Amino acid sequence: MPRPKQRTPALRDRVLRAALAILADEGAGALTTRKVAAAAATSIPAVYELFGDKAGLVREVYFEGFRRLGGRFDELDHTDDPRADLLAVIASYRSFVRENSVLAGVMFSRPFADLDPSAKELGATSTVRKFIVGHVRRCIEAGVLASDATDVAHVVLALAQGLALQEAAGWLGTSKASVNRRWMLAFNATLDGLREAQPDARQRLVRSSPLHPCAPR
Amino acid sequence: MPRPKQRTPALRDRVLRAALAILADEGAGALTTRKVAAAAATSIPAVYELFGDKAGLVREVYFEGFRRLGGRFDELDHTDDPRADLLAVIASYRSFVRENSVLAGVMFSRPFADLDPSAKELGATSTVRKFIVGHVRRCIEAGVLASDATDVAHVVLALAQGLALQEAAGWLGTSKASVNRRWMLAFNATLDGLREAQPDARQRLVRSSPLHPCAPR
DNA sequence: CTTGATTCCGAAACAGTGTTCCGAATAGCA
DNA sequence: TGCTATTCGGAACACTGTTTCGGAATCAAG
Repeated sequence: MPRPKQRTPALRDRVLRAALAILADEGAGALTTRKVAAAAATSIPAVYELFGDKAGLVREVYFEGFRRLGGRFDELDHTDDPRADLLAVIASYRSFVRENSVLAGVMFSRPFADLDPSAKELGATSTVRKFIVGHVRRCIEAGVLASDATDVAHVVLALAQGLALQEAAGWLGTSKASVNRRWMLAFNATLDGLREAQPDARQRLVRSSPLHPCAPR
Repeated sequence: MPRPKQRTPALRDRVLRAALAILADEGAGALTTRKVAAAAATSIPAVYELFGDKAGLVREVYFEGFRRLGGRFDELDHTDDPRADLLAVIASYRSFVRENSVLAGVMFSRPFADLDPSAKELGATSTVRKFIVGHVRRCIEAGVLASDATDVAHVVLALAQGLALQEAAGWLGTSKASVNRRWMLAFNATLDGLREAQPDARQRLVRSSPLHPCAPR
């Protein structure tokens, strides 16, 4: 029987797409090499030829996830309100996590113990971080936020990640209203608190609480 | 040969302890039933007799993690500064995550796809949440924070979780100074922002950004 | 068109998991 | 002392990741 397609053109994409589909449809536990190969209408060794390893496949899924998230960010358009734009980015992040929950798990809370993120993997996340840093910088230039842009961006991203994690785990409550209320409360409070530069942050903290280097165990 | 110990007294504890040790020493990927049984100096079926399932074993590890975290919280003593006390709780949480990183991963970012948290599992986390709610309530009564205590507690916990996740992933930077700076910045800003009740949170957000029910995909 | 080398896929084989079955040894009780 | 019930141990299954090898399809040359 004739080979259905060409030699090795879009096979890699087909396998990657199949892996993402299985991940989204059946969860992380169902992502086996056999299933991926079957879904991509190819064989197991082909997967190994293309990705070397299952960890390699997962790594590519990881990259693809950040590409897709970055693609969503690029679709957002700017207005003249930097704070609203920043919140729109957060909302986009939130909806991405909601709609691709398993993929987000791979990206942010590594359900695969065999994925050992190296510098290269961390680099993939830098575009997302840089995007947020850019929006934060706009806010700072507009006087809506203060302090260092990178620091603030990390805080914002951490808050978004933590909230997304809690939402996915069902810890933020069952009703949509309470979940939304807590998202709003969190970002409004944090952005309000960041309106002015933290004046004596180091002093205040060292004085008032042990959030410094290594608290005694 | 005589059996070394009694029949079934501390065997369950021994197995659980062995699982925790393997988890801490060799990572989540090394937590196999065979290894646990060998480390506990028992047999594989004994593990299944005691926990029914590997998921059951992991679930007990999960519970034990929250028990230990709660134990740390109980060791903290109150001062007359509610805000400092709340920050001390956060610092304790942070050090717990740092010192038990793999266990924290099991508790908060489920690396085990086969652990399907039901209401019972969620209940185990409620003591931790209630503890934080209590501290937040003290802050509210002292006028240091405003708004609803439960809402604020969720925000605080989400922020702590997000920061811990980013710290564990190495996203907060490599130098201790920058990591600490970002923790301090985050909590100072958020707590400052929560000093007064968010006056028109709903209105402001609905007006200024799409952080509400379901943003269009 | 035939033929050959090359490249790739497919089935089967290995090691290591989670899980279970059955025999055997032990503890408690009469 | 003997019985019984319970629990532990070794060995067996099904399924995973991973590799190896044989064969088929592809392209180029004669």
